[in-house]
Amino acid sequence: MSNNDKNVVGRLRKLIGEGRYSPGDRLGEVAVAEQLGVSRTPVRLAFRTLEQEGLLQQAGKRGFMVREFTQADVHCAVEVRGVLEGLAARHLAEQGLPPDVDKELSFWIQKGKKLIAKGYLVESDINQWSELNAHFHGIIIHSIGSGVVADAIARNNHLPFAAADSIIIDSDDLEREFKKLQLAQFHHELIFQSLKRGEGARAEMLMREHALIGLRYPELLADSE
Amino acid sequence: MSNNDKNVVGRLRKLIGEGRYSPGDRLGEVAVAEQLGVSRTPVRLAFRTLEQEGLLQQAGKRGFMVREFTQADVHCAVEVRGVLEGLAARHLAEQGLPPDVDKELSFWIQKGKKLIAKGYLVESDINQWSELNAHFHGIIIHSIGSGVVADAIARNNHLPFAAADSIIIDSDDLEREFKKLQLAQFHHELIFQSLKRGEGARAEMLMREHALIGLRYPELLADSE
DNA sequence: GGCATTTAATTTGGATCCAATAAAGCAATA
DNA sequence: TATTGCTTTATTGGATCCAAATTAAATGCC
Repeated sequence: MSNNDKNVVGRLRKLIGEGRYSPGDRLGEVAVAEQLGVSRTPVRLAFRTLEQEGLLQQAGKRGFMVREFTQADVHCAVEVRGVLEGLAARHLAEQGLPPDVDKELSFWIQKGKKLIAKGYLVESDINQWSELNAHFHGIIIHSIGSGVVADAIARNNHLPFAAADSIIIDSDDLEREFKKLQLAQFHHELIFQSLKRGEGARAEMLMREHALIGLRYPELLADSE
Repeated sequence: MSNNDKNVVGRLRKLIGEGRYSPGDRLGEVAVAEQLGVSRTPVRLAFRTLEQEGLLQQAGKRGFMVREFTQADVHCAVEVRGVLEGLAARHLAEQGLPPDVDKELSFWIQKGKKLIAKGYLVESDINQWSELNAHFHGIIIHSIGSGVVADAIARNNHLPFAAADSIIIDSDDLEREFKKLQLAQFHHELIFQSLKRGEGARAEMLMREHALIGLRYPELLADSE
């Protein structure tokens, strides 16, 4: 909530995400507090937040440890995002796309179209895609009447590998990444089309499939070379 | 984590659930601490947990307030549980029902069958149903390879109206409740059947429909009298 | 009399202190 | 030598203190 507090949570999240603390590592309050240069109090608060987020778990009867994630966990987290974003998309399609939402989505679709149009990818495109992708997904999940779904997605996204922009991993092989983004962009356009036409079931299924793009597509795209 | 800490979270959850603190109420740390007879520290820790759970939200730049939930929020929370439990059911069907899980589910199905068999409901049946229902759902979501889905469901269930056993509301009209539980039991049996047969899509859809039982069924059951 | 600026009070965040509890180490006995 | 019980140590939880920040109030100026 305060700057420092949020920073402690954020910094720990980053450190865990970077693998600075390995899974199974016991995190002592004093040790972490010293490493971060703060007192125990903000660390204790942060630990509770991170426990709720699922990054830490109780280590026996005392203290916390970095949670270990299996490949199955990664897969499930991506699918969880898929069904939740699918739910949001279906709702939006069923209740009808408001004009302003239509306009906003259209804007980011166009941005994506331009990005892909030139037929290849440069380093700086990655951030641009990340931005437009976040906007596209964010608009959809925030345009339904309730924040509950968006909250559930946000909580799931705390798992670093589950977030929507974890599509981009391999910034070395920009050629394969281009194919992936080309498909992702087309997914966006299909979803947008179904939203406009009120095709709830189709929007849901497309969104669910779209979530798998970082998970199931790389092998196929590699084969097709 | 500690007794007292957990108690503070639990007690606050209960107080909020009971409407003891109204939506929009600002919760001051000192005030709550005095009311609960503890110091500010455990209250501060609890606030962070409850914020993550979605029961509290930041009030301006200072403090927390009880979050307000609209009817749309309630509906969405139930649907979120539906899609998540549906995901779990599909996974379980797709990966095949292990013998021990089959046995356990069968046991609780039988319990439900007996409960319904006598054709009416008595007060004490409610707790029994609550128990077997919790077991049935718990087994399914914990039998897939990963805890991520179960965690997401657990977090969603922190919203008091979203939990799976919020089916029972009206313990006065036991007749209508009986009809509801009769249907719920049949849902369970259908889901069990589809799980055993590996019918993933069907299991998923049945589970999603099953989640709506507390939401969409009462009006129809009232009409059919 | 209204608005703005400064001041006071309330509240939260961070640090530290003390107590309770769990883990680890050590010793003694079987 | 192994196991059990006790003592010591480390770590966490709760309370309190102090500082910082935000909100409310009051006073002064236009």
